[in-house]
Amino acid sequence: MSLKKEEPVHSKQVCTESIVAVKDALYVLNGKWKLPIIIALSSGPLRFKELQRAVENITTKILSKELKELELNDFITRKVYPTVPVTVEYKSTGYSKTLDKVVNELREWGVQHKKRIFTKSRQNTLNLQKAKNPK
Amino acid sequence: MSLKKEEPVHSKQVCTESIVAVKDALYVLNGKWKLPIIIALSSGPLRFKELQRAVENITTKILSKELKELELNDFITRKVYPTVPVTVEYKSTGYSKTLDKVVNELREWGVQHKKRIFTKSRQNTLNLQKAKNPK
DNA sequence: GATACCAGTATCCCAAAGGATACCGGTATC
DNA sequence: GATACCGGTATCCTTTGGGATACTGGTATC
Repeated sequence: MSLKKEEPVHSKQVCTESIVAVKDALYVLNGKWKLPIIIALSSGPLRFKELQRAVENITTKILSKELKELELNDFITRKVYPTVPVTVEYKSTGYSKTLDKVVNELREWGVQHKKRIFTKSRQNTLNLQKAKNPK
Repeated sequence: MSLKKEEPVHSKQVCTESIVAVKDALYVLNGKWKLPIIIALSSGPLRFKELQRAVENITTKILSKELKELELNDFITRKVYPTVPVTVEYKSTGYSKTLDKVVNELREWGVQHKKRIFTKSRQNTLNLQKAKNPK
């Protein structure tokens, strides 16, 4: 009675809900930098310049902007030490840790995707060679 | 000998690798729309307008652009049927399915994040009421 | 005859993302 | 005295993402 034949695993309803939920997630995690920054801080607090070196290729302007947004969303905290010159420490909060599983899946997928791209481009190269020197 | 004290679980090396891998992933999944489109197609093939309705709030221009990129990256296939008027069917490939775990984690996180936002804003409302009518 | 559907394309526009470069004031280092 | 570090800000610029609107051609529907 509770079982119907041919009922798709992803009903239209479930699918719509997934889309909404993923949109919600992407809304706060938008752009190239949010997740890389969160990952960089996952192994311990870092200062501004350290963070910039860890994330690589991010400019001061963008890093500064992203940090503000991450702080607003409770992913990190910012603490200023009255040293001379001032030291500023960025630290990930407990809430960042709720992203661990997301990050892990994304990391694993990224690794295998790169492997796939590499294999594909190598095959193309081989095919091109074959085309140039047939038989 | 192979064990060192105070060695962080996320060594600097591991952390850098994670960042690179996640950047690779984000590079192909960029923007608001790629994942929602992939999810929409996960329950079966859809035509252009059906897809547009499923994803909600996406314009024809953007949808068209995103579909081309997704096809280039082997996430979907495009098939034209010579009906009158033409019917075009978009279908997710097996490679899309490798994103299932990523999508699931992102969906779950999105759900709990929204819940959290809701709770927080409700608390703020209550606090405001308290401030207005103390005691 | 007017309207709507289909799968887009074309055009115009705005906002946001992102990048490049310069700069600050104070310290330490060469 | 020149240079570099620190944690950014300021300014200028380009690119991309994204939105709004209009249009097509052939069919079907009102």
